[in-house]
Amino acid sequence: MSHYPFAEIEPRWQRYWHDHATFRTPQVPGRPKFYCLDMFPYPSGSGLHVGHLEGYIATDIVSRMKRMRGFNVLHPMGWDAFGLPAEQYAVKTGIHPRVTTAENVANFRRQMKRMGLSYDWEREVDTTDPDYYRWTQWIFLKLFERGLAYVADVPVNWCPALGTVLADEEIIDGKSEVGGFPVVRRPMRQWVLKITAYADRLLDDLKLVDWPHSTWEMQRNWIGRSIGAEVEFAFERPKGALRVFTTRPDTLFGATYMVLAPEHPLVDALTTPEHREAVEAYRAAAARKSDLQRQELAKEKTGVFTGGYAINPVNDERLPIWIADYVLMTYGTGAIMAVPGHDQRDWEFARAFDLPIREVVAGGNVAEAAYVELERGRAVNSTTPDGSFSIDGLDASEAIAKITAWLEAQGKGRKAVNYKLRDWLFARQRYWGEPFPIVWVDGKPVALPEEMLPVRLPETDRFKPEGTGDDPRAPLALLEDWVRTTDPTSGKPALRETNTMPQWAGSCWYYLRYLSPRYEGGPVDGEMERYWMPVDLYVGGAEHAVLHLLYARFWHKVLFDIGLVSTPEPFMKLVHQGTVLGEDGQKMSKSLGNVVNPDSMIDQFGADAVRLYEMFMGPLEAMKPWNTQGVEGVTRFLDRVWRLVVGPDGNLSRSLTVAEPTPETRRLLHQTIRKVTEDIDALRFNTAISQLMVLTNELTPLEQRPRSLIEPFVLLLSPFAPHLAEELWSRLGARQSLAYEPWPAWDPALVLEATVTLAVQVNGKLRATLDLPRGTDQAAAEKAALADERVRRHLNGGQLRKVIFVPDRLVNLVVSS
RNA sequence: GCCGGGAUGGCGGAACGGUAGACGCAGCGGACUUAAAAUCCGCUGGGGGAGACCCCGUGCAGGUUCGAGUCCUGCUCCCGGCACCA
Repeated sequence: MSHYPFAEIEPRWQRYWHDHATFRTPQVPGRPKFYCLDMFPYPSGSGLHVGHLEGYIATDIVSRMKRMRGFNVLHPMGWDAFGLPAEQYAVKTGIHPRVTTAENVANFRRQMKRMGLSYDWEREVDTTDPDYYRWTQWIFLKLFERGLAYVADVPVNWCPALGTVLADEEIIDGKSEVGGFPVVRRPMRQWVLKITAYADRLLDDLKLVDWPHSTWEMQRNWIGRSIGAEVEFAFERPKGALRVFTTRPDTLFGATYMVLAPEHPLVDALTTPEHREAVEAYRAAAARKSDLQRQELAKEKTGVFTGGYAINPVNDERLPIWIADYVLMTYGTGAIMAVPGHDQRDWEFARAFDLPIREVVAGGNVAEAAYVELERGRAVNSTTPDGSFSIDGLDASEAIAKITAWLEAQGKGRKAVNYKLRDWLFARQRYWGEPFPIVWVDGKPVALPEEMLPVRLPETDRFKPEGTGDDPRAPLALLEDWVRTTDPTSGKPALRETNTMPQWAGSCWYYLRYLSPRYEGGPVDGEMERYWMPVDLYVGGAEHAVLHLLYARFWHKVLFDIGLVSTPEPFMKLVHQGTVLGEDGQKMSKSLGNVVNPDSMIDQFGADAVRLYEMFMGPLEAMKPWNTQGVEGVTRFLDRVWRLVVGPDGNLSRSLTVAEPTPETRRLLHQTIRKVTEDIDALRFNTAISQLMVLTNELTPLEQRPRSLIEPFVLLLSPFAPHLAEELWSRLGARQSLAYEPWPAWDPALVLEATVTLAVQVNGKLRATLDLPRGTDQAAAEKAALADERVRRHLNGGQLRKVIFVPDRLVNLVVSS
């Protein structure tokens, strides 16, 4: 192998960039800004892998090009460094998470610098730095002040193996996302953030952002807004009313029974003595089931009759009240009206327990299946007994509007909105997280004053939660000297909150800290915020589609409401890089032994080749397999580029000339400038690189290589292969980095070919191609086509019926045989 | 089950409704070399033909169009997400 000397060039230019602070964020007045953000990583012990790098290289290319096009570019990096792995490692080895984290961060930073990523390292942030989490705590206080952070006894997902609670989103198929341990539901006193108060805005403001359709849709579904009505069903014994939520109030006449969630508070009161035993048994069984078991058993509908009855407000029918675990306490009112004719689940339940099924929307056959079509179908059997009110004959939307208004007039119901989104469980029984700036005084949580921030994480060597599931004790709870304190406001004895914040906390606002990383007056300097926000391009993994991206939007909106930020949304354009698979086409994993290590790739081929290959593999957003031979391929390309400029003796190539290029070569250069520029803007890096290869293939055989071609070519290559480009640029005579050289411009007049190849079709099939001058008109093109013998053969003497002419592209001769 | 995305040579992938397979990998042939590596040149979707050329071809079945990988309808399979949310 005789490759160009990347092992010597790359470290040298990395040192140059560092020594000259080349990528310190410029804020030149009069220039447009561009905030180009990567999702910052959790610095794991295994180091950076090629999947992370795909996104980082993409944003680096965009950042480098934007700088050359005169933008003030902000391109920062940092560390989402609180998290469970370092803590679990500490439990095992006794090594403090701070030590492990510092080592891992150093390794990540080294790997990033080695890739030639052009971050402004002076803005690096670390969520575990007290100067950073001071402001995470400050934002929490704002949430607390506004009633958006509260303590509640809520059923939580308790993971005995991890000794902590988990958010719904951290559970996959009933097991913990981290470690795959079983999770059970149990009530516990917890900090909760009221994200539901922002549900409407989180949903509605999605229209302000340019995001991948799938992510956009996932957030919509996660928020899950449904509009319907709340209806009251009175019951006699004891006297009272049951409220239910339904999206189909038009089917109210079809209700044949009611169902409460087993945990519903009215179950006790409604159960008659003869049913009490069965009801209690069912409730006890439901309480014991984990979510996973409930899901697994979901196929079979189960439930028991309580003995109670409620009155249907539209027709005064007595409806039996059941309890069943297919009704969830956590959604709506925890109770439903069952309309088996028009709801799949109710239909199954009615079938299982032999309850009546009544058709109130015509169009299907309710004896065979629930008829749930909303679009078609007309209401039937939907008139009050006294005939005073009816929705018969109406379609669903009319019927819903009419009956909702009627219920409201009768005082029996009202329009209502419900969300799938739940409040965010915001506490973990862990050590390695942000402490809450809260003390407990007389059993009530009290905010510490802002001046006391940060509340520092106390030192310890006991990282493991202790106690039992009934009395869990977080690691901080074991530090009695730290826990016992005094409330600075009242002077009373106080106990510190011993939970810590979940990992998502720090990542909810890190993009703001980069704007003024050392600012002492608040999380962010307002002037900087107004200049740089919003983020123009945000690249990161699709696995954060609903977690990080929803939580960050929520915090951002709260910060917007308190006037700290000026934009309603933080991230304007979002792109997810695709997964990089192993060479075997499988997901990379240690157990399969197919993990590609970036360091060894750089050792073999250089950082520029790795950068280029990762972008050349395929579209940024696509999942694609790694192929080390492909890296060799792009290395050959870079070798050819090297030889365009550097001769065999290591000096500037003698083929370089100041002579004018041929018109054809100049045209190819301008076509390349256009394609590379447009492709980078559209994040189509693979086709941009392919065009650079085309130009190289054209230049390689030339004996005289005009500098007027080579110099812009080097600039076009520089965002992709910055070390090589800097080296060639300097050898071509430059005294300083090309990082701020003006990006080449193309001349539209020079892009066009003088001669075009016209496709000639007969009845839509290609029969010949003709080289004609650009702009040839239809008459001339037709004449040339008809003169071609290949064409005439296929005309076969038939009648010419029609000619389709697309200027400079094709002629299609339509003939009848 | 529902929602979103996808399917193009041996492989990764290109193609404003207008010459399918750019570019790269792998493979084959040639030049250079004592030889090999590296480099350079050429070929490389399938079938037929000595050749000029011809036929077939973008997951499957239809449709729209002068013309469909691209648009429409109905399927199959793969990937991601959600999953009793009333």
